Amino acid sequence: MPRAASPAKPNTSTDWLTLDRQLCFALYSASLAMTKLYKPLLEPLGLTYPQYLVMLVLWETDGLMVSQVGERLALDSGTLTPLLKRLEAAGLVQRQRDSTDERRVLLQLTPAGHALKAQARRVPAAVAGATGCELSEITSLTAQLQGLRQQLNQALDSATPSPVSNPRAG
Amino acid sequence: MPRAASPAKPNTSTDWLTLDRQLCFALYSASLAMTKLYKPLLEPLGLTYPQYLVMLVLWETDGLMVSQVGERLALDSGTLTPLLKRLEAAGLVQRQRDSTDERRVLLQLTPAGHALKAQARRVPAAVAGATGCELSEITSLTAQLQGLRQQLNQALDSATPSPVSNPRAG
DNA sequence: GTCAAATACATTGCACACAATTTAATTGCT
DNA sequence: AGCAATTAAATTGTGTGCAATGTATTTGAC
Repeated sequence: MPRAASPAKPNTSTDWLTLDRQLCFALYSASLAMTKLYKPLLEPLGLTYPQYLVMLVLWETDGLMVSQVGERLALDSGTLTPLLKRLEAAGLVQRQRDSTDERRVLLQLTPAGHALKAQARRVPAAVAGATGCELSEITSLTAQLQGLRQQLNQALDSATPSPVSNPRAG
Repeated sequence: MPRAASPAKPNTSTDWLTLDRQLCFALYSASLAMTKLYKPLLEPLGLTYPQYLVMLVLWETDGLMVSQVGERLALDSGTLTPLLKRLEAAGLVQRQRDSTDERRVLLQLTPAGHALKAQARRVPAAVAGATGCELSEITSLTAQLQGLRQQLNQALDSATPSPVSNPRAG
């Protein structure tokens, strides 16, 4: 399994086009490493990492629409539709059209889906242990990253304004 | 489009299986948001985000082997081989077998590949602006994430020891 | 020198991500 | 009621990520 080489010596030059100066790469590689850490922890549950995120959402609030899960995770139907079909095939989730609005697909945990939560309870502690961080550090870093995500989403919103967000545009 | 769900209220319960308490999800979603931010910035350069990372490596050190780029980015040949073929097809990189060791494929920037660096110089500042962070905050967060990545890689190493790393094992 | 092990890369198969498009259902305006 | 605009999912196509396997080359123990 490939491993990112250690960061080079502190770079104080004026060249900003270096890998180790990029916040984006630090994020990207830490996120991929995190996913690899989860893999053996989720394998006994029969879940991939994105599937685990969907289950986290449904364990918090059952009966959501596909688009509501997508909002929560910032994933679109192109990603979620096949993923949810796999969760359904695994017997963890039931997908059915909302009879009051046939456009919607409602997601309900099956008994097996509910039961899996008990198996998942040991996962967060195992991950926390692997980070080698105090709980307070994890909480702090999580909050920083949530703030960064909000900032980035704001920048993305202003770069791609919604069609009705500008009252002067027709 | 439905509005993005607000981050949940600070959770002080004992249930750790909630999305907003997961460092992994904060990382994951911030990383995906970052990739989306880069997309319009890299489109004029004709690069995807992972392709940009490969170019950053080669702009720093030209003439590397595929496996050296893989080490630096923590990506394997299954990811890099097709990606590098696309960079070659785009005329940015040349791939050729090392005549002194025919197993190796050496990567050389073409003149167009070198020239693209000039176009890329404006990218980091645009990204920094979108984060809404001071440079010092970006540097600090980057360092924290590099540290986290190292911790995670250490945990992954000890979970999957190399066949020769443990002298007691057969 | 020989041949098993290791190395470097390529290939295959699966699962995301996401843009763009399509389909079906509902809403809103008149 | 009629019909365009909107909404919710699904579909299609491209590009990653990565495990597992395959292939060619080189190294190393003997």
